[in-house]
Amino acid sequence: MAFWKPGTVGPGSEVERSVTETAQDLITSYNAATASRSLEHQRTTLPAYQKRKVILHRLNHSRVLILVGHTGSGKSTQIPQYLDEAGWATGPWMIACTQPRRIAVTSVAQRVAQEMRVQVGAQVGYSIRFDRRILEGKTRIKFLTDGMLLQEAISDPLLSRYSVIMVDEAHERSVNTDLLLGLLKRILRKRPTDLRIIVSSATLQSETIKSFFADTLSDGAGNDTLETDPVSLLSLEGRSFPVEIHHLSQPTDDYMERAFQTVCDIHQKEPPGDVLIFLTGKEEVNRLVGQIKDYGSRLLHGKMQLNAFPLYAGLPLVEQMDIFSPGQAGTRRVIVSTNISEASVTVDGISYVIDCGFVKIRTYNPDMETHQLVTTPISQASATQRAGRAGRTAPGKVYRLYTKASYESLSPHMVPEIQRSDLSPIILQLKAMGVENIMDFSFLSPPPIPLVSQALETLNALGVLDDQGGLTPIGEKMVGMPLEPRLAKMILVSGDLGCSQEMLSIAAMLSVTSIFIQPPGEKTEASEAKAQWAVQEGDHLTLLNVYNAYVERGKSSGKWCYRHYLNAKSLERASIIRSQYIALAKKVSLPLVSCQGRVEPILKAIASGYFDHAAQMQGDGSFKCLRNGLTLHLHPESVLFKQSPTWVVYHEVMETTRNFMRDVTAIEPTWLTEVAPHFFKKRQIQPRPRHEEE
DNA sequence: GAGCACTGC
Repeated sequence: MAFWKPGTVGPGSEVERSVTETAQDLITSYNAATASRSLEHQRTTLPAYQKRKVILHRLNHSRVLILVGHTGSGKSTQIPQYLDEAGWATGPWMIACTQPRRIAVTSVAQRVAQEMRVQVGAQVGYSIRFDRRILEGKTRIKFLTDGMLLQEAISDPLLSRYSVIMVDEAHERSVNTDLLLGLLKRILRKRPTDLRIIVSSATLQSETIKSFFADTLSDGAGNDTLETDPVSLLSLEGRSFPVEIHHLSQPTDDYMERAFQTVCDIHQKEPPGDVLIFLTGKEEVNRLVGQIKDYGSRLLHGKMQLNAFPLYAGLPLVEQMDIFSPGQAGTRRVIVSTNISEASVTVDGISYVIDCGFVKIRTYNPDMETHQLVTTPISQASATQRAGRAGRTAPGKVYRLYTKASYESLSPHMVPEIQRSDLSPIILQLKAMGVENIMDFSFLSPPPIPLVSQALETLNALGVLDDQGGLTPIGEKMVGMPLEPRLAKMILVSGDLGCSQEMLSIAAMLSVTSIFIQPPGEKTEASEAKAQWAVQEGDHLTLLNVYNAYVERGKSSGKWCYRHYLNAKSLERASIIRSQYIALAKKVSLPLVSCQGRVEPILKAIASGYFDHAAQMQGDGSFKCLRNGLTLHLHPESVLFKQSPTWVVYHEVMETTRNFMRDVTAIEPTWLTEVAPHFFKKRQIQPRPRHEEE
């Protein structure tokens, strides 16, 4: 393996245009096409239409309206139109409607524009990262991700352009939705008369949200212009079909086997209709798809045939699209999916759902400072949501691979994301929005204290927060950047080290997933291809190497990427993200300089961001974390896996079968004390003893 | 020698 030098490129020549269509675009146009019939009729038959007057009336008397609306009620598309028709967007005012996901923002905006017979970007617009279709002064209804509205709050803390803000899908409890609700509660106190909030949520969460808002609004703070109930709750019926629920009579210890048996039973005994199966991960999905295909191939001709499709986020686009193309007549389709089908992707025409009852969730352990990916039982809310996938277009059936008693013992909801995340970026974001002390912020579900204190410690160690918890000069520059604090730190110091161009590329590459692709059956070729990019310094410089080669290719060689087992889509996204970082870097006057192939400045910049993620190799080939003494291992996907670096820094630790360091760079230990003397002086480079191992 | 659910700025 060679050392890094600029322009280290793998072999390859021709330049091809990259594919610009994404699966999301295709799904959006697919939905738009099926939805174009008799718009007016569809609008007036939606459950939301029956409640139009009530909704508008309530909004005149309550500052917060909580809508319990099930799928198919038409709330996301209709309510913004009712508000517009009722005059909530006259003069300078706008109506905002937030969604947790980009795809929902663009498809709902398209649908509403179509119903209003206007162009997207005119009276109806949307705003998501890297794509903004808003006409200032003309756009009245604006759809946006909740993350995007949070960004707007940095420059406009009172969100003063909006008369009504509707937060959709609040029951999903994403970090951004939770932050937004807390922020809106604060804004309501400062805008007592001219702001209305609509929160749409599923049943059980709605009471929590109601009391969350009620306790501020009933304390007499400027609520005299409105009558009686400052927080109002309204239920909208959905328009879905009944779903028959089956539980196991005895618990199973092998849901994979039961899932397979259930598919076979359905195929033999039930009338035509497609099947959706929920499993926990890619590996399980592929295994079951194989089994079902195998079974399907042995079916007699003349009988109904069976075909199986995998569905998970990392699936190549072409294969994901297979699911959305119409199936063959006389064939039952079985979609074997991860949790992506629970809320993110909707597959139409499902009559049977098989639910294994588990989900993989990512959690953060503040004591070890590690991330874990753990398989846990789902919540009752998730079980209901999964079941509902069978009743979207016709009555359906759900087969739960657990007992009725197990269902009843499930917790009503998942632990919200904010209670199991690394809070250090979140604290910075709150600072950007003017929340000085995180303990003063009103959280719908407050994060546990250990998470808060660990995040504050980390930010203090990074030199972002001073000992009083205030922003340092470097912290001021970091605030508002959509970057993890460690990455922001290494970018900011790279200006002085003379390698900001390189660090911006590395940070952009770390912000996207799956740069290297591994098609099934081409494992050897893929790892050989990756080895050609590998450099001895480690994964960060390898990523830089790939990015530079991609730029030299003119950024648009789909075929070239494919031949080198690189993900063209991810590289394209990295390049867009990099230009955003450059714009942000200019705002804080960061000098944009290149180190012209010198490697030491880059490595020192990396060390400055990750110094608290340093580890030393032990005699047995494992590593010991300098900060907390935890035993760590190089991930086999790291380019350093077969090397023997003595000292490394890492991006993060992911605990699966062991504690694996992901994205690792070899360093000189002397750099650590050089870039962070305060940190190592305080700790005297003594690993903190861990009681568990003693 | 592993094998990562999902989303967002």
